[in-house]
Parts: sequence; C-alpha cells; structure tokens
Amino acid sequence: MSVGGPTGDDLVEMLAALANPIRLRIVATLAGRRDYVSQLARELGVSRPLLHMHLRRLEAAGLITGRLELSDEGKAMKYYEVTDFDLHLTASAVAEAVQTLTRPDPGKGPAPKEST
Amino acid sequence: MSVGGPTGDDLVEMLAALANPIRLRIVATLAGRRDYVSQLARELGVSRPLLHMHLRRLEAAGLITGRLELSDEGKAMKYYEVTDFDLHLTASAVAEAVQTLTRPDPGKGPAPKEST
DNA sequence: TTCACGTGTAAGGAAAAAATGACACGTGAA
DNA sequence: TTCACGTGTCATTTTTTCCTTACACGTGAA
Repeated sequence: MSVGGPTGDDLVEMLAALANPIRLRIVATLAGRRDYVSQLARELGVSRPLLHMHLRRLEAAGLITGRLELSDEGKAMKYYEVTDFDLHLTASAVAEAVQTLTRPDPGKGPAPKEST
Repeated sequence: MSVGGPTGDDLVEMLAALANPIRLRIVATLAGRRDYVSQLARELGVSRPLLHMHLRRLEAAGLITGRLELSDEGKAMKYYEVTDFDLHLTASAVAEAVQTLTRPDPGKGPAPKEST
C-alpha cells in the first residue's frame, strides 16, 4: 500500500510549489488544457516574468512540464501541461516521508539548550 | 465523491503549513503519540519559541490540535496531537479547489499589459 | 529564596520568496 | 523599417518566513 510516495525532500518541494494561489491557479488552468506562456499570463492576469518564475518552480517540483514548439507562423511557443501527479497526504504518509528528509534544517546538533 | 475537500484558501494554508521540514517532522512525530511542547522541542532539537511558532501555524491550518492540561505536579502542559486529515491532491482536485480561492492575489485587474 | 521545568510572547535580524521593470533576441506582416 | 507577438533573463525592491534572544509568569521541591 501507500505508493511509497516521494522522498521527504521532494515532498517539501511539491508542497511548497503548490502552496501559492497563483501556482495553484496555474495548475488548475493547465488541468483543463495545455497552454503557452504568454496566453497563460493573459488568462491569469500576471506578468510574464512573474509567471515564468512560477512555472519554473512548478516544473522543478515535477508538477508540470513544458516544451518548446514551433507554431505555423514560425514562432517559438512554450507549451506547458500538468503531469498526472497524485499526492495522498495523511499523518502517517507524512511520517513515512519524513524518514527520507535530508534537510533536518536545524543545526543538527543535539539541541539548542537554553536554560542551562 | 471526492470529499469535497477544503476551500482554495484553506488548501493553500494547509499546503503552506506542510511545506516545511520542521513542521513536517512535527506532524510525523505527533502521528505516533501526542506530546507536550517542551518535550517535543527537545526531541526535534529546536528552540521552544521556534517550535511554538510552527505549532501555531500547523494548528491554524487544522492539521494539529493542542489543549492545556494540568499534570499531577500541577504544571500546565500543552499537549498536541494530529487531526486525521486526509488530503488527496491531483490536478483535478486542485482545479476544483481553485474555484473557491478568494485570494487571486494579483491586482485582480484584467492584466498588467506590458507591451501595449 | 532559589532552582528546575512548564507555559507564553515580543523585538529584531537574517534569509528566502514574490513581484516589478527594463532589457535582449527572433519572426512574420504591414 | 517598424510593429505585434513570441521567447527569455537580469537587477532590484518589496514582502514573508524563519529564527534567535530576551523576557514574563506559574508551580513544586530543595
């Protein structure tokens, strides 16, 4: 059971990628049909540079993929589409993923001991 | 079916709450047994003020709950435990949640139009 | 009283994320 | 050539998070 899921680090990256209104809307939009950057920017009402950053983040997390294509008019269009990710989050799933966390991120020392 | 899931805003909050190594480890730890703040801080190797902040964030997202109890020695102990949340994330689930997003967060105007 | 251990919060700085604006480059059509 | 539309990046500012330090309060035991 439990698809084994992503590693702890990957999970954090995916969650961080989804934990943003704009990126959530990007995923939602691409869930219906693939789209190219400029068009997507217009539909979402965000600037291209900003959209570009969000797209990179989503793609880095493996939630969307983009590829450059040439339109009939010879223009380079970058089309993005969603990958069919499937994250099932429960406390136990999190517990499992945490075992593969390589960024404990605190100083890794025993503890910051404060009162001694 | 599809539990109907949380609203878009709630989803963003939950995702943001989970998108952090420390908070993920908190959830993982509490998935096994409930625990009180100071003890949890020692186990995770983080300072109490820091843990406190993370706990608040998790509780605000509805992923954990805490209640103050009096120990036999009369000390006030705040015990936290995980709620049995169950988030199923797919592109279509995101698309559904986005419909209830109240923080489009961009200026809400049509678009920043840049070249015209 | 003092110490150990529990609770909590407020102030301030460092670091990361989000957002904007100004660029540069390429192509087809007027 | 110039315009419209596509691609991309870099530099900078604004905003959020994250984290530490320091403090305050309460109780039981030495």
